[in-house]
Amino acid sequence: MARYGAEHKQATRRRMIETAGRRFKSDGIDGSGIATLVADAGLTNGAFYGHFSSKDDLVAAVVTDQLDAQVALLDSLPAGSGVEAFIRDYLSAAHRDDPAAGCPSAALLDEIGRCDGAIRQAYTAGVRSVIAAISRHLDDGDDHTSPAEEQAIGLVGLLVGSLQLARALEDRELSDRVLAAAHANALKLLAPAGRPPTNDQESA
Amino acid sequence: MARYGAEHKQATRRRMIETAGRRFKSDGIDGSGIATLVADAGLTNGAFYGHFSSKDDLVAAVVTDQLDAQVALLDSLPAGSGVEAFIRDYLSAAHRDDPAAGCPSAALLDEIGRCDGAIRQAYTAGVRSVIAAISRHLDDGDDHTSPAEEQAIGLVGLLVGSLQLARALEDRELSDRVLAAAHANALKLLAPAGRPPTNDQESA
DNA sequence: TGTACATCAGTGAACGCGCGTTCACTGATGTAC
DNA sequence: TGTACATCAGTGAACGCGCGTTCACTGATGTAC
Repeated sequence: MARYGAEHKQATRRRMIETAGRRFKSDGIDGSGIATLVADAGLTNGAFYGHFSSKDDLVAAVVTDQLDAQVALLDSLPAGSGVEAFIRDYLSAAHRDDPAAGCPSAALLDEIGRCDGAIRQAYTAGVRSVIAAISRHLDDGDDHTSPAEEQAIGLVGLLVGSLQLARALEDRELSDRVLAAAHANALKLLAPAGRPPTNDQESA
Repeated sequence: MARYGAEHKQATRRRMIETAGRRFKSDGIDGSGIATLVADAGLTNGAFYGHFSSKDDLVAAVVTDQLDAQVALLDSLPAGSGVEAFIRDYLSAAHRDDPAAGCPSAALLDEIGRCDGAIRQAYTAGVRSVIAAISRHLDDGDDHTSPAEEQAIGLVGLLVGSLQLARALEDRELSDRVLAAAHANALKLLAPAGRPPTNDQESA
Protein backbone atom coordinates (compact mmCIF):
# COMPACT_ATOMS: atom_id res chain seq x y z
CA MET A 1 0.00 0.00 0.00
CA ALA A 2 1.04 3.52 -0.71
CA ARG A 3 0.90 6.62 1.41
CA TYR A 4 -2.85 6.94 1.15
CA GLY A 5 -5.78 4.57 0.95
CA ALA A 6 -7.19 3.54 -2.41
CA GLU A 7 -9.99 6.07 -2.15
CA HIS A 8 -7.72 9.07 -1.55
CA LYS A 9 -6.75 9.74 -5.16
CA GLN A 10 -10.34 9.36 -6.31
CA ALA A 11 -11.41 11.83 -3.65
CA THR A 12 -8.87 14.37 -4.90
CA ARG A 13 -10.07 13.89 -8.46
CA ARG A 14 -13.65 14.42 -7.29
CA ARG A 15 -12.65 17.60 -5.49
CA MET A 16 -10.86 18.89 -8.60
CA ILE A 17 -13.95 18.25 -10.73
CA GLU A 18 -16.23 20.02 -8.28
CA THR A 19 -14.08 23.08 -7.65
CA ALA A 20 -13.30 23.33 -11.38
CA GLY A 21 -17.05 23.26 -12.07
CA ARG A 22 -17.54 26.33 -9.90
CA ARG A 23 -14.50 28.10 -11.33
CA PHE A 24 -15.43 27.44 -14.96
CA LYS A 25 -18.96 28.65 -14.39
CA SER A 26 -17.82 31.89 -12.78
CA ASP A 27 -14.74 32.74 -14.90
CA GLY A 28 -15.32 30.74 -18.08
CA ILE A 29 -13.27 27.83 -19.40
CA ASP A 30 -10.73 29.98 -21.25
CA GLY A 31 -10.69 32.30 -18.25
CA SER A 32 -9.63 29.60 -15.76
CA GLY A 33 -5.94 28.64 -15.74
CA ILE A 34 -4.53 25.33 -14.49
CA ALA A 35 -2.73 27.11 -11.63
CA THR A 36 -6.02 28.55 -10.34
CA LEU A 37 -7.99 25.34 -10.85
CA VAL A 38 -5.47 23.31 -8.93
CA ALA A 39 -5.11 25.89 -6.15
CA ASP A 40 -8.91 25.85 -5.72
CA ALA A 41 -8.60 22.17 -4.86
CA GLY A 42 -5.70 22.79 -2.46
CA LEU A 43 -2.97 21.41 -4.72
CA THR A 44 0.00 22.77 -6.68
CA ASN A 45 0.18 22.81 -10.46
CA GLY A 46 2.29 19.71 -11.02
CA ALA A 47 -0.34 17.51 -9.38
CA PHE A 48 -2.82 18.21 -12.15
CA TYR A 49 -1.46 15.71 -14.67
CA GLY A 50 -1.62 12.87 -12.19
CA HIS A 51 -5.40 13.19 -12.42
CA PHE A 52 -6.14 14.46 -15.93
CA SER A 53 -4.32 14.02 -19.21
CA SER A 54 -4.99 17.62 -20.27
CA LYS A 55 -7.15 20.63 -19.51
CA ASP A 56 -9.66 19.41 -22.10
CA ASP A 57 -9.83 16.08 -20.27
CA LEU A 58 -10.83 17.95 -17.10
CA VAL A 59 -13.35 20.06 -18.99
CA ALA A 60 -15.05 16.94 -20.37
CA ALA A 61 -15.20 15.39 -16.90
CA VAL A 62 -16.63 18.62 -15.45
CA VAL A 63 -19.28 18.90 -18.17
CA THR A 64 -20.45 15.35 -17.54
CA ASP A 65 -20.49 15.87 -13.79
CA GLN A 66 -22.38 19.16 -13.98
CA LEU A 67 -25.14 17.79 -16.19
CA ASP A 68 -25.41 14.63 -14.10
CA ALA A 69 -26.02 16.85 -11.09
CA GLN A 70 -28.76 18.69 -12.97
CA VAL A 71 -30.44 15.39 -13.83
CA ALA A 72 -30.24 14.31 -10.19
CA LEU A 73 -31.87 17.60 -9.17
CA LEU A 74 -34.69 17.14 -11.68
CA ASP A 75 -35.26 13.55 -10.60
CA SER A 76 -35.52 14.64 -6.97
CA LEU A 77 -38.43 16.98 -7.67
CA PRO A 78 -42.00 15.86 -6.87
CA ALA A 79 -43.86 14.30 -9.80
CA GLY A 80 -46.78 16.72 -9.80
CA SER A 81 -45.48 20.26 -10.15
CA GLY A 82 -41.75 19.55 -10.33
CA VAL A 83 -41.11 21.44 -13.53
CA GLU A 84 -42.89 24.56 -12.29
CA ALA A 85 -40.67 24.56 -9.20
CA PHE A 86 -37.59 24.01 -11.35
CA ILE A 87 -38.53 26.95 -13.56
CA ARG A 88 -39.15 29.24 -10.58
CA ASP A 89 -35.74 28.46 -9.07
CA TYR A 90 -33.99 28.60 -12.42
CA LEU A 91 -35.28 32.09 -13.19
CA SER A 92 -34.74 33.43 -9.66
CA ALA A 93 -32.53 36.42 -8.87
CA ALA A 94 -30.48 34.09 -6.65
CA HIS A 95 -29.62 31.85 -9.59
CA ARG A 96 -28.82 34.82 -11.80
CA ASP A 97 -26.51 36.28 -9.16
CA ASP A 98 -24.58 33.07 -8.41
CA PRO A 99 -23.41 31.48 -11.66
CA ALA A 100 -20.78 29.37 -9.88
CA ALA A 101 -23.49 27.33 -8.15
CA GLY A 102 -25.88 27.28 -11.07
CA CYS A 103 -26.68 25.80 -14.44
CA PRO A 104 -23.60 24.86 -16.50
CA SER A 105 -25.38 25.49 -19.78
CA ALA A 106 -26.29 29.06 -18.87
CA ALA A 107 -22.71 29.75 -17.82
CA LEU A 108 -20.80 27.94 -20.57
CA LEU A 109 -22.95 27.00 -23.53
CA ASP A 110 -21.47 29.18 -26.23
CA GLU A 111 -17.95 28.36 -25.05
CA ILE A 112 -18.76 24.64 -25.16
CA GLY A 113 -19.95 25.13 -28.73
CA ARG A 114 -16.37 26.13 -29.63
CA CYS A 115 -14.71 23.21 -27.81
CA ASP A 116 -13.25 20.03 -29.28
CA GLY A 117 -15.28 16.96 -30.13
CA ALA A 118 -14.78 15.04 -26.89
CA ILE A 119 -16.14 17.90 -24.81
CA ARG A 120 -19.08 18.44 -27.16
CA GLN A 121 -19.81 14.71 -27.01
CA ALA A 122 -19.81 14.81 -23.22
CA TYR A 123 -22.17 17.77 -23.38
CA THR A 124 -24.43 16.09 -25.92
CA ALA A 125 -24.81 12.98 -23.77
CA GLY A 126 -25.44 15.10 -20.68
CA VAL A 127 -28.03 17.37 -22.20
CA ARG A 128 -29.82 14.38 -23.70
CA SER A 129 -30.28 13.11 -20.14
CA VAL A 130 -31.47 16.52 -18.96
CA ILE A 131 -34.05 16.69 -21.75
CA ALA A 132 -35.18 13.15 -20.90
CA ALA A 133 -35.50 14.05 -17.22
CA ILE A 134 -37.65 17.07 -18.02
CA SER A 135 -39.74 15.05 -20.47
CA ARG A 136 -40.46 12.50 -17.75
CA HIS A 137 -41.98 15.28 -15.64
CA LEU A 138 -44.02 16.59 -18.57
CA ASP A 139 -45.37 13.15 -19.41
CA ASP A 140 -46.83 12.98 -15.91
CA GLY A 141 -49.27 15.73 -16.80
CA ASP A 142 -51.87 14.20 -19.11
CA ASP A 143 -52.76 17.09 -21.44
CA HIS A 144 -50.33 18.57 -23.95
CA THR A 145 -50.42 19.45 -27.63
CA SER A 146 -46.77 18.85 -28.47
CA PRO A 147 -44.76 15.75 -27.62
CA ALA A 148 -42.99 16.07 -24.26
CA GLU A 149 -39.52 16.12 -25.80
CA GLU A 150 -40.38 19.06 -28.01
CA GLN A 151 -41.68 20.98 -25.03
CA ALA A 152 -38.62 20.03 -22.96
CA ILE A 153 -36.22 21.26 -25.65
CA GLY A 154 -38.06 24.55 -25.97
CA LEU A 155 -38.01 24.98 -22.24
CA VAL A 156 -34.26 24.36 -22.02
CA GLY A 157 -33.60 26.85 -24.80
CA LEU A 158 -35.79 29.48 -23.20
CA LEU A 159 -34.36 29.05 -19.70
CA VAL A 160 -30.72 29.01 -20.78
CA GLY A 161 -31.02 31.96 -23.15
CA SER A 162 -33.06 34.07 -20.76
CA LEU A 163 -30.76 33.51 -17.80
CA GLN A 164 -27.72 34.42 -19.90
CA LEU A 165 -29.53 37.54 -21.02
CA ALA A 166 -30.46 38.49 -17.47
CA ARG A 167 -26.83 38.03 -16.43
CA ALA A 168 -25.37 40.08 -19.26
CA LEU A 169 -27.55 43.12 -18.66
CA GLU A 170 -25.98 45.94 -16.70
CA ASP A 171 -29.39 47.34 -15.74
CA ARG A 172 -30.82 45.50 -12.74
CA GLU A 173 -34.39 46.60 -13.37
CA LEU A 174 -34.35 45.37 -16.98
CA SER A 175 -32.66 42.16 -15.86
CA ASP A 176 -35.47 41.54 -13.38
CA ARG A 177 -37.97 42.19 -16.14
CA VAL A 178 -36.22 39.59 -18.31
CA LEU A 179 -36.53 36.98 -15.57
CA ALA A 180 -40.22 37.75 -15.07
CA ALA A 181 -40.94 37.71 -18.82
CA ALA A 182 -39.07 34.42 -19.21
CA HIS A 183 -41.14 32.96 -16.40
CA ALA A 184 -44.41 34.00 -18.02
CA ASN A 185 -43.26 32.64 -21.38
CA ALA A 186 -42.09 29.34 -19.86
CA LEU A 187 -45.53 28.80 -18.35
CA LYS A 188 -47.08 29.60 -21.70
CA LEU A 189 -44.91 26.92 -23.36
CA LEU A 190 -46.07 24.35 -20.81
CA ALA A 191 -49.74 25.26 -20.97
CA PRO A 192 -51.90 23.08 -23.20
CA ALA A 193 -53.03 24.95 -26.28
CA GLY A 194 -56.68 26.13 -26.29
CA ARG A 195 -56.48 27.51 -22.75
CA PRO A 196 -54.65 30.58 -21.46
CA PRO A 197 -51.62 29.81 -19.25
CA THR A 198 -52.01 29.92 -15.48
CA ASN A 199 -50.78 33.34 -14.54
CA ASP A 200 -49.89 33.26 -10.82
CA GLN A 201 -46.37 34.72 -11.21
CA GLU A 202 -45.27 38.17 -10.10
CA SER A 203 -42.36 40.38 -11.21
CA ALA A 204 -39.18 39.42 -9.30
CA MET B 1 -3.13 67.21 -45.19
CA ALA B 2 -1.67 63.87 -44.32
CA ARG B 3 -0.99 60.80 -46.40
CA TYR B 4 -4.63 59.79 -46.62
CA GLY B 5 -7.95 61.59 -46.85
CA ALA B 6 -9.96 62.32 -43.72
CA GLU B 7 -12.18 59.29 -44.31
CA HIS B 8 -9.32 56.78 -44.56
CA LYS B 9 -8.73 56.25 -40.84
CA GLN B 10 -12.45 55.93 -40.19
CA ALA B 11 -12.68 53.32 -42.95
CA THR B 12 -9.89 51.30 -41.33
CA ARG B 13 -11.64 51.50 -37.97
CA ARG B 14 -14.85 50.34 -39.62
CA ARG B 15 -13.02 47.41 -41.22
CA MET B 16 -11.46 46.43 -37.88
CA ILE B 17 -14.87 46.46 -36.18
CA GLU B 18 -16.43 44.33 -38.90
CA THR B 19 -13.68 41.73 -39.19
CA ALA B 20 -13.39 41.58 -35.40
CA GLY B 21 -17.13 40.92 -35.21
CA ARG B 22 -16.74 37.85 -37.38
CA ARG B 23 -13.63 36.69 -35.53
CA PHE B 24 -15.15 37.10 -32.07
CA LYS B 25 -18.28 35.23 -33.11
CA SER B 26 -16.34 32.31 -34.51
CA ASP B 27 -13.48 32.03 -31.98
CA GLY B 28 -14.87 33.83 -28.94
CA ILE B 29 -13.59 37.06 -27.38
CA ASP B 30 -10.97 35.40 -25.18
CA GLY B 31 -10.09 33.17 -28.11
CA SER B 32 -9.23 36.06 -30.45
CA GLY B 33 -5.82 37.72 -29.97
CA ILE B 34 -4.90 41.24 -31.09
CA ALA B 35 -2.43 39.87 -33.64
CA THR B 36 -5.16 37.85 -35.36
CA LEU B 37 -7.75 40.62 -35.16
CA VAL B 38 -5.43 43.12 -36.74
CA ALA B 39 -4.22 40.68 -39.42
CA ASP B 40 -7.86 40.00 -40.37
CA ALA B 41 -8.14 43.68 -41.23
CA GLY B 42 -4.88 43.65 -43.18
CA LEU B 43 -2.79 45.49 -40.59
CA THR B 44 0.07 44.69 -38.22
CA ASN B 45 -0.25 44.64 -34.46
CA GLY B 46 1.14 48.08 -33.67
CA ALA B 47 -1.61 49.77 -35.67
CA PHE B 48 -4.25 48.58 -33.24
CA TYR B 49 -3.76 51.26 -30.60
CA GLY B 50 -4.11 54.04 -33.13
CA HIS B 51 -7.76 53.00 -33.41
CA PHE B 52 -8.72 51.59 -30.02
CA SER B 53 -7.48 52.31 -26.53
CA SER B 54 -7.59 48.65 -25.51
CA LYS B 55 -9.02 45.29 -26.53
CA ASP B 56 -12.04 45.98 -24.32
CA ASP B 57 -12.59 49.25 -26.20
CA LEU B 58 -12.78 47.27 -29.45
CA VAL B 59 -15.08 44.69 -27.90
CA ALA B 60 -17.52 47.40 -26.80
CA ALA B 61 -17.49 48.95 -30.30
CA VAL B 62 -18.06 45.53 -31.87
CA VAL B 63 -20.96 44.71 -29.54
CA THR B 64 -22.68 47.99 -30.37
CA ASP B 65 -22.11 47.52 -34.10
CA GLN B 66 -23.36 43.94 -34.12
CA LEU B 67 -26.59 44.73 -32.32
CA ASP B 68 -27.17 47.80 -34.47
CA ALA B 69 -26.94 45.55 -37.51
CA GLN B 70 -29.49 43.20 -35.97
CA VAL B 71 -31.89 46.10 -35.40
CA ALA B 72 -31.40 47.25 -39.01
CA LEU B 73 -32.22 43.74 -40.20
CA LEU B 74 -35.38 43.62 -38.10
CA ASP B 75 -36.48 47.05 -39.29
CA SER B 76 -36.01 45.97 -42.91
CA LEU B 77 -38.51 43.12 -42.58
CA PRO B 78 -42.08 43.55 -43.86
CA ALA B 79 -44.57 44.68 -41.27
CA GLY B 80 -46.98 41.78 -41.62
CA SER B 81 -45.08 38.53 -41.05
CA GLY B 82 -41.61 39.93 -40.39
CA VAL B 83 -41.07 38.16 -37.10
CA GLU B 84 -42.04 34.78 -38.53
CA ALA B 85 -39.45 35.23 -41.29
CA PHE B 86 -36.87 36.32 -38.76
CA ILE B 87 -37.53 33.23 -36.64
CA ARG B 88 -37.28 30.92 -39.65
CA ASP B 89 -33.91 32.33 -40.70
CA TYR B 90 -32.64 32.49 -37.13
CA LEU B 91 -33.36 28.82 -36.51
CA SER B 92 -32.07 27.63 -39.89
CA ALA B 93 -29.25 25.12 -40.34
CA ALA B 94 -27.39 27.83 -42.29
CA HIS B 95 -27.38 30.17 -39.29
CA ARG B 96 -26.34 27.36 -36.97
CA ASP B 97 -23.45 26.39 -39.23
CA ASP B 98 -22.09 29.92 -39.75
CA PRO B 99 -21.70 31.66 -36.39
CA ALA B 100 -19.31 34.26 -37.83
CA ALA B 101 -22.09 35.76 -39.92
CA GLY B 102 -24.82 35.30 -37.36
CA CYS B 103 -26.34 36.58 -34.16
CA PRO B 104 -23.81 38.06 -31.71
CA SER B 105 -25.87 37.06 -28.69
CA ALA B 106 -25.95 33.40 -29.69
CA ALA B 107 -22.19 33.42 -30.21
CA LEU B 108 -21.05 35.51 -27.25
CA LEU B 109 -23.74 36.00 -24.64
CA ASP B 110 -22.23 34.09 -21.72
CA GLU B 111 -18.82 35.58 -22.41
CA ILE B 112 -20.32 39.09 -22.48
CA GLY B 113 -21.88 38.33 -19.10
CA ARG B 114 -18.34 38.02 -17.70
CA CYS B 115 -17.01 41.22 -19.30
CA ASP B 116 -16.40 44.59 -17.70
CA GLY B 117 -19.07 47.22 -17.16
CA ALA B 118 -18.51 49.25 -20.34
CA ILE B 119 -19.02 46.20 -22.55
CA ARG B 120 -22.09 45.09 -20.62
CA GLN B 121 -23.49 48.62 -20.92
CA ALA B 122 -22.95 48.55 -24.68
CA TYR B 123 -24.71 45.20 -24.80
CA THR B 124 -27.56 46.41 -22.61
CA ALA B 125 -28.23 49.41 -24.84
CA GLY B 126 -28.02 47.26 -27.96
CA VAL B 127 -30.32 44.51 -26.76
CA ARG B 128 -32.82 47.08 -25.57
CA SER B 129 -33.03 48.30 -29.18
CA VAL B 130 -33.38 44.74 -30.46
CA ILE B 131 -36.23 44.05 -28.06
CA ALA B 132 -37.88 47.32 -29.08
CA ALA B 133 -37.51 46.42 -32.77
CA ILE B 134 -39.16 43.04 -32.23
CA SER B 135 -41.90 44.60 -30.11
CA ARG B 136 -42.71 46.99 -32.94
CA HIS B 137 -43.38 44.02 -35.20
CA LEU B 138 -45.50 42.31 -32.56
CA ASP B 139 -47.57 45.41 -31.94
CA ASP B 140 -48.56 45.35 -35.62
CA GLY B 141 -50.55 42.20 -35.06
CA ASP B 142 -53.68 43.20 -33.11
CA ASP B 143 -54.33 40.15 -30.93
CA HIS B 144 -52.03 39.10 -28.07
CA THR B 145 -52.45 38.18 -24.44
CA SER B 146 -49.12 39.46 -23.13
CA PRO B 147 -47.62 42.88 -23.73
CA ALA B 148 -45.39 42.94 -26.80
CA GLU B 149 -42.19 43.52 -24.81
CA GLU B 150 -42.80 40.44 -22.68
CA GLN B 151 -43.29 38.34 -25.80
CA ALA B 152 -40.22 39.88 -27.44
CA ILE B 153 -38.01 39.10 -24.44
CA GLY B 154 -39.23 35.52 -24.33
CA LEU B 155 -38.59 35.16 -28.03
CA VAL B 156 -35.03 36.48 -27.71
CA GLY B 157 -34.28 34.11 -24.84
CA LEU B 158 -35.71 31.13 -26.70
CA LEU B 159 -33.91 31.88 -29.97
CA VAL B 160 -30.53 32.58 -28.39
CA GLY B 161 -30.59 29.60 -26.05
CA SER B 162 -31.85 27.19 -28.67
CA LEU B 163 -29.31 28.20 -31.30
CA GLN B 164 -26.48 27.86 -28.79
CA LEU B 165 -27.79 24.43 -27.88
CA ALA B 166 -28.02 23.37 -31.53
CA ARG B 167 -24.44 24.52 -32.06
CA ALA B 168 -23.02 22.74 -29.02
CA LEU B 169 -24.50 19.35 -29.88
CA GLU B 170 -22.16 16.90 -31.57
CA ASP B 171 -25.10 14.91 -32.95
CA ARG B 172 -26.40 16.48 -36.16
CA GLU B 173 -29.76 14.73 -36.01
CA LEU B 174 -30.46 15.90 -32.45
CA SER B 175 -29.25 19.37 -33.37
CA ASP B 176 -31.77 19.50 -36.22
CA ARG B 177 -34.47 18.35 -33.83
CA VAL B 178 -33.55 21.19 -31.45
CA LEU B 179 -33.97 23.74 -34.26
CA ALA B 180 -37.33 22.29 -35.24
CA ALA B 181 -38.55 22.16 -31.65
CA ALA B 182 -37.41 25.72 -31.03
CA HIS B 183 -39.32 26.81 -34.12
CA ALA B 184 -42.52 25.16 -32.94
CA ASN B 185 -42.12 26.67 -29.49
CA ALA B 186 -41.40 30.13 -30.87
CA LEU B 187 -44.64 30.05 -32.84
CA LYS B 188 -46.46 28.93 -29.73
CA LEU B 189 -45.08 31.93 -27.83
CA LEU B 190 -46.35 34.27 -30.52
CA ALA B 191 -49.76 32.68 -30.88
CA PRO B 192 -52.57 34.40 -29.00
CA ALA B 193 -53.77 32.28 -26.10
CA GLY B 194 -57.07 30.48 -26.64
CA ARG B 195 -56.07 29.16 -30.06
CA PRO B 196 -53.54 26.51 -31.02
CA PRO B 197 -50.41 27.85 -32.76
CA THR B 198 -50.22 27.74 -36.57
CA ASN B 199 -48.24 24.62 -37.28
CA ASP B 200 -46.87 24.92 -40.83
CA GLN B 201 -43.22 24.17 -39.98
CA GLU B 202 -41.33 21.02 -40.91
CA SER B 203 -38.21 19.43 -39.43
CA ALA B 204 -35.07 21.00 -40.96
C1' DT C 1 8.66 74.80 -60.48
C1' DG C 2 11.77 72.92 -56.75
C1' DT C 3 13.15 72.00 -52.17
C1' DA C 4 12.61 71.53 -46.94
C1' DC C 5 9.50 70.41 -43.62
C1' DA C 6 5.25 68.68 -40.92
C1' DT C 7 1.86 65.22 -40.62
C1' DC C 8 0.36 60.80 -39.15
C1' DA C 9 -1.46 55.83 -40.47
C1' DG C 10 0.85 52.04 -40.23
C1' DT C 11 5.32 49.01 -39.09
C1' DG C 12 7.62 45.62 -36.41
C1' DA C 13 10.52 44.56 -32.51
C1' DA C 14 10.26 44.32 -27.78
C1' DC C 15 8.18 44.37 -22.81
C1' DG C 16 6.46 41.47 -18.83
C1' DC C 17 3.17 38.05 -17.92
C1' DG C 18 0.32 33.95 -17.51
C1' DC C 19 -0.74 30.05 -20.20
C1' DG C 20 -0.65 24.54 -20.65
C1' DT C 21 2.57 21.15 -19.93
C1' DT C 22 6.85 18.49 -18.33
C1' DC C 23 9.81 16.43 -15.10
C1' DA C 24 13.17 15.43 -11.48
C1' DC C 25 12.26 15.27 -6.93
C1' DT C 26 10.06 14.68 -1.93
C1' DG C 27 8.47 12.25 1.77
C1' DA C 28 4.92 9.56 4.23
C1' DT C 29 3.42 5.22 4.03
C1' DG C 30 3.22 -0.13 3.67
C1' DT C 31 6.04 -4.38 2.78
C1' DA C 32 9.98 -7.68 3.01
C1' DC C 33 12.93 -10.02 5.70
C1' DT D 1 11.13 -5.50 16.70
C1' DG D 2 14.27 -3.04 13.41
C1' DT D 3 16.04 -1.76 9.03
C1' DA D 4 16.10 -1.33 3.80
C1' DC D 5 13.28 -0.79 0.11
C1' DA D 6 9.14 0.15 -3.11
C1' DT D 7 5.22 2.95 -3.89
C1' DC D 8 3.16 7.03 -5.59
C1' DA D 9 0.29 11.54 -4.52
C1' DG D 10 1.85 15.69 -4.50
C1' DT D 11 5.79 19.51 -5.08
C1' DG D 12 7.77 23.30 -7.44
C1' DA D 13 10.92 24.95 -10.93
C1' DA D 14 11.25 25.21 -15.67
C1' DC D 15 9.91 24.84 -20.85
C1' DG D 16 8.23 27.41 -25.08
C1' DC D 17 4.49 30.16 -26.46
C1' DG D 18 1.03 33.64 -27.30
C1' DC D 19 -1.11 37.25 -24.84
C1' DG D 20 -2.11 42.68 -24.45
C1' DT D 21 0.47 46.62 -24.77
C1' DT D 22 4.36 50.07 -25.82
C1' DC D 23 7.30 52.68 -28.66
C1' DA D 24 10.88 54.34 -31.81
C1' DC D 25 10.59 54.37 -36.43
C1' DT D 26 9.01 54.57 -41.68
C1' DG D 27 7.50 56.72 -45.64
C1' DA D 28 3.90 58.70 -48.60
C1' DT D 29 1.58 62.68 -48.67
C1' DG D 30 0.31 67.93 -48.46
C1' DT D 31 2.12 72.62 -47.29
C1' DA D 32 5.37 76.63 -47.09
C1' DC D 33 8.17 79.51 -49.46
